[in-house]
Amino acid sequence: MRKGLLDYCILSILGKHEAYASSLIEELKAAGMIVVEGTLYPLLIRQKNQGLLDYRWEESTQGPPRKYYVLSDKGREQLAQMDAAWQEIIESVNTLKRI
Amino acid sequence: MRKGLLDYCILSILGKHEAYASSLIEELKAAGMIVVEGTLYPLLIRQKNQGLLDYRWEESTQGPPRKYYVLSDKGREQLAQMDAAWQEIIESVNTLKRI
DNA sequence: TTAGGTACTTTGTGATACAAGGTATTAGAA
DNA sequence: TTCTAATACCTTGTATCACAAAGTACCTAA
Repeated sequence: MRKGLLDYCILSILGKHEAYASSLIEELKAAGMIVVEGTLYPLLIRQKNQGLLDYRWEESTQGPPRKYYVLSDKGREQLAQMDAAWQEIIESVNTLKRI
Repeated sequence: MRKGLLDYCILSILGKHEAYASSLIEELKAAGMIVVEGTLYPLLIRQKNQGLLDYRWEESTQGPPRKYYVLSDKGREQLAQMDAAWQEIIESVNTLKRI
């Protein structure tokens, strides 16, 4: 049921701090959202191609280098719009439940 | 972003009163959810095939007969589970926003 | 008897999420 | 040195979902 919400969740996390794929998965899992690698990597690439994200490589002390993603200005705009859209969806469901 | 939420919305409406496709579209639109016929009909057929819905034909005074859908017992169980899942999703997003 | 409105259905397409498998880097053990 | 385990990134194939568009059928009224 959480289909389509992942984009919003990723932007929300990156709106607070930069992160690399594995750390995003950990954070999502901690919040109760299960995501797998095969879902996340293409998603990040899509958002990058849409200009919502930038990234930089950073050496790690525990393995291969990490690709840290950060929100672009366009990504911030998109996140703001999605915040509003999310509230509207909640409101729509509430309305349906009320009628 | 509301992808995957439609199933829940349909069950929610039918949990309150029976309805036929066109009336469901009207009710969803009134709540702020846009859905088109080509989406709704296959969805209703799927839910029917899963045993979540039953239907009965009813004559109309203004055109062809209508297919009124009603929630089955299994559909009520499913709706209850989805109510819980929906709350968890909202909670997950809130958690992500908070961290 | 035909035109317009209402209602149900199907087909083709694009997008998303997942499962499964693959590539590459690093550190530490054999 | 070489091998293994851990970490991290990426790709491919498949199923599902939503939409656009076109199609079928019924009913009433002109």
